[in-house]
Amino acid sequence: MKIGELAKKTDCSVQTIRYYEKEKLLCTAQRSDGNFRLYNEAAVEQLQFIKLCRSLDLSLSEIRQLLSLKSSQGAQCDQINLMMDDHIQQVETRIKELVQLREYLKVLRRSCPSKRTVEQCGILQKLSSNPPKTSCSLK
Amino acid sequence: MKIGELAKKTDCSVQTIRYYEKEKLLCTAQRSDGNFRLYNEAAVEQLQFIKLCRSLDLSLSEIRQLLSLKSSQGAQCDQINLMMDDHIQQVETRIKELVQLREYLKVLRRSCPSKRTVEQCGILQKLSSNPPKTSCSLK
DNA sequence: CTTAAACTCTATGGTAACTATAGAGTCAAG
DNA sequence: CTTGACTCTATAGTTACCATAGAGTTTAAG
Repeated sequence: MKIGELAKKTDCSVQTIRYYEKEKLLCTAQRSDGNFRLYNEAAVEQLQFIKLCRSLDLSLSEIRQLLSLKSSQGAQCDQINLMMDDHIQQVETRIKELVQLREYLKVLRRSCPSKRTVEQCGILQKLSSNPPKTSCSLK
Repeated sequence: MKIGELAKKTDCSVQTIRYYEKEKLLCTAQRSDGNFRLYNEAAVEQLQFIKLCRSLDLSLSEIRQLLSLKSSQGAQCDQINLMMDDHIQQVETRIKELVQLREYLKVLRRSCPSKRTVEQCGILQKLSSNPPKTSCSLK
């Protein structure tokens, strides 16, 4: 199958597929006489695997590692477990940051409950002078 | 004061200050004889305002709007309130996405509780075949 | 057979919000 | 007068793509 069909099957754009090839997430595709990329079912599976990983917010570099481990027979999978633990940690940290951020945003918003002029705007006043009590620094 | 001092006072890198000027978040600085940028206290305050907004995850474009409203005397502040409401919504959506993601990651992780070989790894198995029950698509 | 549409190719530039670097100029102290 | 710290501009890199140009290929219709 050509790249367009693969794209449809995996709900992935054509450019993204070419990009993944360039980034070594997909192996270099065979070419037709006219220099078109040709794919088989294995490519569909590989791409689905990648897409799923991406939906878990794994970076392309993490996915590259996973793919490499995946194909190294007999290897232990503790690196994979570590990567997952680490990734879960990252997500948890980000959630905490965002929850704190949300609370401060709500406080800010409550400081200007009604239509006022810009000079009276509670939000602008707070932003101009009061740093948040709980520092909410983001990554 | 020169750019280095401003950078220290605001805990902002020198390059970032120059970048903000280019992006019209700081007005074009005066220059010394030797072509060095010169700043006053107003610049410190402006930069602190920007930093605080950034810590709230507001985009540079949103901050540009805020700054513009801030300096338009007599204007109503409802646009600011709208922006905040919208921003709070965005943060909330992102939190929901991440919480769902975290749950699926934990499920995944539990599927491989111990050291195994790559072939037996529960995580890889799930990633290779099982799409998550709750679709956790991220922005 | 020809031609037009639909597809594919490579290469390049854009996105956001910076960081890092090179190579040159400025300034204060020793 | 030279050294070191600072500043300048311009450019490239980061991540994970998307968009475009300009060219070639394939397929279907006329």
